[in-house]
Amino acid sequence: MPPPDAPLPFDPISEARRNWEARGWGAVDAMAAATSITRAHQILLKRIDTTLESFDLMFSRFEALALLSFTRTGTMPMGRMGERLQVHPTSVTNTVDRLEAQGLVARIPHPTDRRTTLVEITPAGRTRVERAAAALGDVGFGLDGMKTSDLTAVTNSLHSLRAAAGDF
Amino acid sequence: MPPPDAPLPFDPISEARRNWEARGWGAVDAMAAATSITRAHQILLKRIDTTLESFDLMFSRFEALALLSFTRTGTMPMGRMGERLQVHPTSVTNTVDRLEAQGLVARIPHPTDRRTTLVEITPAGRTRVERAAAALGDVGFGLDGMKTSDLTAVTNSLHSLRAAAGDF
DNA sequence: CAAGGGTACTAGGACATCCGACTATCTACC
DNA sequence: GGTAGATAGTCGGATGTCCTAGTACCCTTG
Repeated sequence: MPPPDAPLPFDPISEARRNWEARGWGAVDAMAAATSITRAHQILLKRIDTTLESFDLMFSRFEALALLSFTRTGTMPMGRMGERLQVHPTSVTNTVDRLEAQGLVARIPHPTDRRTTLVEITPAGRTRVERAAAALGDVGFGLDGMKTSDLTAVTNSLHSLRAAAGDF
Repeated sequence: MPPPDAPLPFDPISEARRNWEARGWGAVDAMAAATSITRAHQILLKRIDTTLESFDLMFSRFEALALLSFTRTGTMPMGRMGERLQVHPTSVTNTVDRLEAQGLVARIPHPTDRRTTLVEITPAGRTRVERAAAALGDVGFGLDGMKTSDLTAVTNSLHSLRAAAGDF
């Protein structure tokens, strides 16, 4: 049974909402929003990763590479990367391990703090991220099905969630 | 180094937007929306899973259990679960394996089609999902930081994405 | 009624994420 | 100074998701 491609004859989230209400399970609007976000994330990630496939990257590694490319020195401490990308330190270790194996970044020692490891983007990394970014732009980040007004609505609405979560 | 809790002095997504524009990387609005969705999903999932921790569940297993509890017979074929939950068939296998090991569901043979495996929610499963749902409702599905208007805005805006993706 | 194509599930492997624990190093304070 | 506490990164393990391939079974078709 390959990935189910046939569309359902109904919206599964609307259906979930009905069932939820029938059970009196509360927080129905939040449930619908949470489920929508979960599904949107899944759709997006799949499209993005498919686009990045030809560059031997996945979204997380692309993000790390892009972040490094934005720095003036082309370097950043591991921990700082985790803060910016908002992922766990061990995820950074994993991501950098793979990027390093691909020759797209290199670990270099910090000049004064021997605890710290700096990650430096290589020339190959720069080329790769540049091309991958262009490809992502071409497919509108997998969000082609949405109007610009919907894009900004989503971004703005989620701003408060991120703020409430203490992101910034 | 525990999970970084200290908020950043700026919004990392706004920062990414600036960098993106400076590079002329295009699809800036889509990038911001995609990144917002990714981060929102991460925040949500963590809160939800934390809430479900005391029930020995994670979101994916909770969803499967809830889906089964909504059926009249308390059973559903594996493949149908995958369609409804919109996950890959192998993910269903994994989820059902764990739920079965926990005694919350049982695999039973399909009465006429021997290819098909029916999953049946057990009494323990019903009790568990009922309590877990109440707990999730109490914490507003991890979306407490959002106004109702924002919740519906997100759900409505993502509706078109899901439709365009062929979900329904 | 036998063969071929389609359907249902599972096995094995790749990624990514998190958590807890451990090592190495820096820093502050007595 | 020397020791305790904080900080940086990694290791091992658990979850979850996807993909490809393989097995078992159903069903249509000649």
